[in-house]
Amino acid sequence: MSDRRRTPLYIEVIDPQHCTPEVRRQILTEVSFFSDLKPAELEAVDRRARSVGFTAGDWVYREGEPASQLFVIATGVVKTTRLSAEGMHTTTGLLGPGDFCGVLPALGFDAYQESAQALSGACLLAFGIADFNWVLGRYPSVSRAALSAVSLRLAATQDALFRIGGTVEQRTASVLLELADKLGVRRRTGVLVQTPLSREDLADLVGARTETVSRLLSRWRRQGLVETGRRWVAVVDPDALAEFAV
Amino acid sequence: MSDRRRTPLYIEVIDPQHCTPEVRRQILTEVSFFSDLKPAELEAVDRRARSVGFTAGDWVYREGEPASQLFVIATGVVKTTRLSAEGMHTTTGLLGPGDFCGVLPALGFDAYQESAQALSGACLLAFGIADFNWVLGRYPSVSRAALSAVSLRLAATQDALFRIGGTVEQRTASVLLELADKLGVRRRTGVLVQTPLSREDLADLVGARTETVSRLLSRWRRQGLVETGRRWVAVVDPDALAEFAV
DNA sequence: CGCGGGCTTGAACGGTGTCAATCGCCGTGG
DNA sequence: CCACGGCGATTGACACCGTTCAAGCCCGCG
Repeated sequence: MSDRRRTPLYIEVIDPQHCTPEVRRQILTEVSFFSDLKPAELEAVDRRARSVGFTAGDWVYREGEPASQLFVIATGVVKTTRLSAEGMHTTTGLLGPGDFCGVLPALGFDAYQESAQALSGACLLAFGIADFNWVLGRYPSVSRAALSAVSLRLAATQDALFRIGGTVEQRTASVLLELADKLGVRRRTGVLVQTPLSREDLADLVGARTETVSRLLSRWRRQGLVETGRRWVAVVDPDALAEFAV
Repeated sequence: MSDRRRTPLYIEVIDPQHCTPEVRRQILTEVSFFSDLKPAELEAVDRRARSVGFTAGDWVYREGEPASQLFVIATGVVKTTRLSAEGMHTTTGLLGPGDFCGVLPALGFDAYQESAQALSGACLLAFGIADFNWVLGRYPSVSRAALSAVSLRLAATQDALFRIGGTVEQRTASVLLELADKLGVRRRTGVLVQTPLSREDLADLVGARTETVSRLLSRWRRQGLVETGRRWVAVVDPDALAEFAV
């Protein structure tokens, strides 16, 4: 057990400069709705963006603020949340490199429909609304691709919606597997979710209380399915979890 | 009480012809993503569509079928559902005149991501995928507008998602009010939801069991908030319901 | 008039939320 | 380097909402 005496996470300090021109270019090619652009066009797009750095816990924007920017995640992880009745956060998405957030899902509104918060240190590319419209007008393929991208997001949200029909156990298993897939790194035993993640964060993600999630993880830990610690989780037996995940 | 001896619903028989050219034209102007088009352009769009009639209970398309058409609802109400683990339906949306469904929310997939079923008699306009792509290519404004439209749908789905956090009472109140708004007709007492709607249908809509919904409606009926019968519901006191609806 | 499907109601069970107490890791300051 | 303080995690007890299983009822149709 000496393995997990201390946090096994890499605590990287991301500074804005860390988003080098090479990284920016690379990321842009991974964004689905720029995928049809030629290198020269990508370069033109790149010039319209500026990069912004965030440290874990920073808010990228908040629900209700005037929507003015489209963000593309270059490095790090960002979660989007919505406030329900009593300051209660509900997580609506978990975004990694190549994913987007901001005005695009909020088209047709003049304010952001959700808040976005950096889970880890992160570097984002930001497009002003005018700049992005310029891109949309100039490269029609981007419009179509953006349409698919938002549709994918829609499908993912519908997935989440009908998963709620299931138990906390099922949802937690799904979320853990998704986390391991999106930002897991292999360790000697299992896959570590490479981002600080408290029980409360996890609870928000699955739509449950921290106590419930804690109990569940304790059981799974005893059964050898996961390893956990203060603000971190690792998936040891993905297959067993997949059994639960509907 | 002699009021509700028998079904108070109009059992209209919608025939496809009922979707007259005038209705079609009118509806197209109400579809958000055609709103920027000039009359002549709308006409061109109209010629690409064909109208299809459905009676209550008919499936417009089913989850998993190859996605080939975009539908715009001209008259009537359509619900979209997804199958979960055990044949369990989860309703993901409730669509009225001017709303759309079909390939658009499924862009980036080659099969429908959901099933669509007519709740009442309904007339839909159908665009083949090639026809709609033609429209997208010819009128760039449609692409942008479609982007907003899908975004709106996304927001609505996220709404539904975080409403689930609440109780069955809250969700049922919301759904009843939405139903009354979308397809209610005024009666001497209250607003009748003009479509055959069993307790089971309602239960699917709110994500609960028929027994639970039945109990709830019984209570509300005793309190004078609603009137109900075999396969129908009427909202008597919308304000009181709104109190519950978060 | 009788049957059947939909509706209602009852009772028991179980998963989760809630409240509350305790433990233990980790960063801080002496 | 060690003691301390605080926050996050854990665990228990309990209440409650909603499901589940099981009867029985009633409307509306043949």
